[in-house]
Amino acid sequence: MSLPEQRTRSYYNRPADQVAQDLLGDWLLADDDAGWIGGPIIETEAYLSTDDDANHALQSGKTDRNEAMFGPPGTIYVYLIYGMYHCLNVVCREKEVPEAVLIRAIHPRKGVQRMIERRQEERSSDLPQDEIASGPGKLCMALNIDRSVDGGTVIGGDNVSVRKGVSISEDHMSSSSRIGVDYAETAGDWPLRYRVDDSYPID
DNA sequence: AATGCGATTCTCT
DNA sequence: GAGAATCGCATTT
Repeated sequence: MSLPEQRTRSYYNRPADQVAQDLLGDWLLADDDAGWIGGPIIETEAYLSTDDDANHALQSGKTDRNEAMFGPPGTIYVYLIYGMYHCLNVVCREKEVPEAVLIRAIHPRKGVQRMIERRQEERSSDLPQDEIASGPGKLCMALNIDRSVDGGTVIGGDNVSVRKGVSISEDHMSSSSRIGVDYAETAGDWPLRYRVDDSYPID
C-alpha cells in the first residue's frame, strides 16, 4: 500500500489560522529507522504575522533561532523550549512573512510501538496510551523530531511529511486561547488553538 | 559577562 | 494544582 498524497506548497501559502484548521485530520509522518511513524493531527495552534505578540518572530524579528519562520510555505520550524523539549511548526504564507502552525498533538496510528519505546525512554513511570503524542513536546519525542529538521520542509517527502487525511468540519472541532502565551498583552487570548472533538471517531 | 525566561512535561501532593 | 528540570537565546550591563 502507498501513502496518501502529500500536501503541496500552495496548501501552506495561506493564513496560518486557516491552515491550522485544515491540518486537523491530516497525517503527520516521520521517517524512523524502520519506516514511517505518525498519525492524524488532532490539535494545532496558529501564530500570525500581524499584531500577534505571542509569535517568536514578532518578539525579536528574524534571529538565528527563528529564521525558518521567514522561509517559504511548507518550511519546518523546530525550536527548543524550556531547555528540554522540541516543538514542531509548519510555516505558512509567502517567504519572509512569518506565520506558522504549531502541531500540538496527533493520534498515534502508525508505528505506535516505536513511539512508545521512544517516549518511555524519557520516563520513569508507565506511559498511558493516550499520552503518547498528546502535546507538542511529546509528539516530537515520539517521532524523534529535533532541530536537525529545522529549515527543511514537509513537502519534499524527507524526514517529516504531511499527507492528506479526513476533513474535519467546524462542527467537530473547538477553538480556544493558545497555551502558555498569557504574557502576550494583545494576542494572549486570541482563539487560535484548534482541537478535534474527543468524541469524533478519527482514524 | 551576566541575567532572566520560555508556543513544556513530569512527578508528587 | 504546584514546583522542578534545564539551556539556548535575547536583552542588559
